[in-house]
Amino acid sequence: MSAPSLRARVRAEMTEEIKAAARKRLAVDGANLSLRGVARDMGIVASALYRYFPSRDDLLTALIMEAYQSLGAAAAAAAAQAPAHEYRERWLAVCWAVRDWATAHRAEYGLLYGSPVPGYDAPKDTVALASKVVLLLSAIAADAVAAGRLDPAPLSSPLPEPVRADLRTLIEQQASDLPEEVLDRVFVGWTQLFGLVTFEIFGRLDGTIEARAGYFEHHMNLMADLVGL
Amino acid sequence: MSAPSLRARVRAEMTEEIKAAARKRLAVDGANLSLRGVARDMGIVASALYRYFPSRDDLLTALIMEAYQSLGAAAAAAAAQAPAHEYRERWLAVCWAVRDWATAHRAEYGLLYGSPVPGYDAPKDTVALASKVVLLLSAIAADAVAAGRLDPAPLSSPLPEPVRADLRTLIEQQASDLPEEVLDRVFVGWTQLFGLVTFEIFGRLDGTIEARAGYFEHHMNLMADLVGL
DNA sequence: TGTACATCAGTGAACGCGCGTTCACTGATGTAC
DNA sequence: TGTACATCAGTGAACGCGCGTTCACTGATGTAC
Repeated sequence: MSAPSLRARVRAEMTEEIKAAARKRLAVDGANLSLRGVARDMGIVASALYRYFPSRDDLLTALIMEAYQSLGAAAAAAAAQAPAHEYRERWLAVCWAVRDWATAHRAEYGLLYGSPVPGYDAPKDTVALASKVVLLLSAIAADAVAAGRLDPAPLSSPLPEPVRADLRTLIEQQASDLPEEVLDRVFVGWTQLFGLVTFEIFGRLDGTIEARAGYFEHHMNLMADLVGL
Repeated sequence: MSAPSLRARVRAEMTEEIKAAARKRLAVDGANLSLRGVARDMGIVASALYRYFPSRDDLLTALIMEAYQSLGAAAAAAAAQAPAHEYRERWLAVCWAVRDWATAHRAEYGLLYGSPVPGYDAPKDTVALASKVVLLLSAIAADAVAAGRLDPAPLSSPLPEPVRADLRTLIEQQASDLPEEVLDRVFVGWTQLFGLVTFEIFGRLDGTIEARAGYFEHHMNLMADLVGL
């Protein structure tokens, strides 16, 4: 394996610089990212970008995939840092990692979780990346179940059969043995997590809840209770 | 009070037609609505729109406000249709009304609850309209409390003081006497409602949960449990 | 080590497009006497 | 009821702009002999 040539190294660096500039531009343009804007910010001519990305959509796709990767990695790292057998702590660590990442990358969060961009549809590859967080949450719950440390409180409403079937399919796809009831509650927690982060990032809590961190912590605790961790 | 002149009536109708065409256009353009596109769809010249709306932003604002109004009215109507003392039923009726409205008005839902439009900030008037649904939910909970029919299960994590203070402020603003703990759970239900609807409308459930209605029903039931209804 | 050629990054002009908005206009509808 | 004038809706041309993308170019970096 030969070391990458100078040209290859410079090319890789340039590609990164373009993506970095584009990420900043997202804050201004939102999802309709302007190539000319990116080039302008870099002090470069717009057509030069075509040496690195064949079209605007390809650049957007790269940003989306990297954002999912970055978010997923942050969540995984946070989970790994918590003590392996403290399941509730691991769960909450993932929740916090998602919120922290979203707070630090607002525009990218909007790209991932905001309204779908009209005229752009995500390539298949993004789907796997996009589900990283919910897989992490499920894995934590599965570990807790296996350790006999998860005990969901019984709820008045039973799982309807069609929903149970959907959940069973997902469980089989993951070759997991999570009870459907547990996965169901993981999904509740997952919805609450992204629902709340979206509210916060998109400004729904403005003028309502100012104690953001405390509010988040508290609600994630309620969800951990509900899941049974 | 004289009857509106023919001209005034035609003008009002035309204004409605423009808004209707613009609403359809939202599905294509997303938040960067094109005036020329609207005009084209109507078989009219773009500059003619300026007789009715002084700028693109004003048209957008009108659409947003009407969408909030429409959603709020649908929710209120659903609540009013349920028996006055069946609090859980009223709560669930509001949830269903939100989901049904969102399903029937996807693009408008995206406009209201998607990523904030870059370069556009909503005028003050929208804020009141935007909180209609959560106010409805709170009112239902308040009625249930007053009737002694709401009994929130104790949860392990107590309400942190700063959050309690935020909630108290909100309660005072509404001249209500809802306990902070109850409003807190109303907010959990509210977050779950919009979190789940957003997931569904923005395609997060694609390839995951196919039994959409059953899933929604079930999760809203879990939330009603959690609130204590 | 030096020369000849191939590769490639970035330039700048150009293309065709769609956009929001302004403006002078025309013809039809409404109002005053 | 009829005439004279004011109001207003819609037209069409024009403005200046920013956009994504193509293309022939130049000069520098890499490769082969």
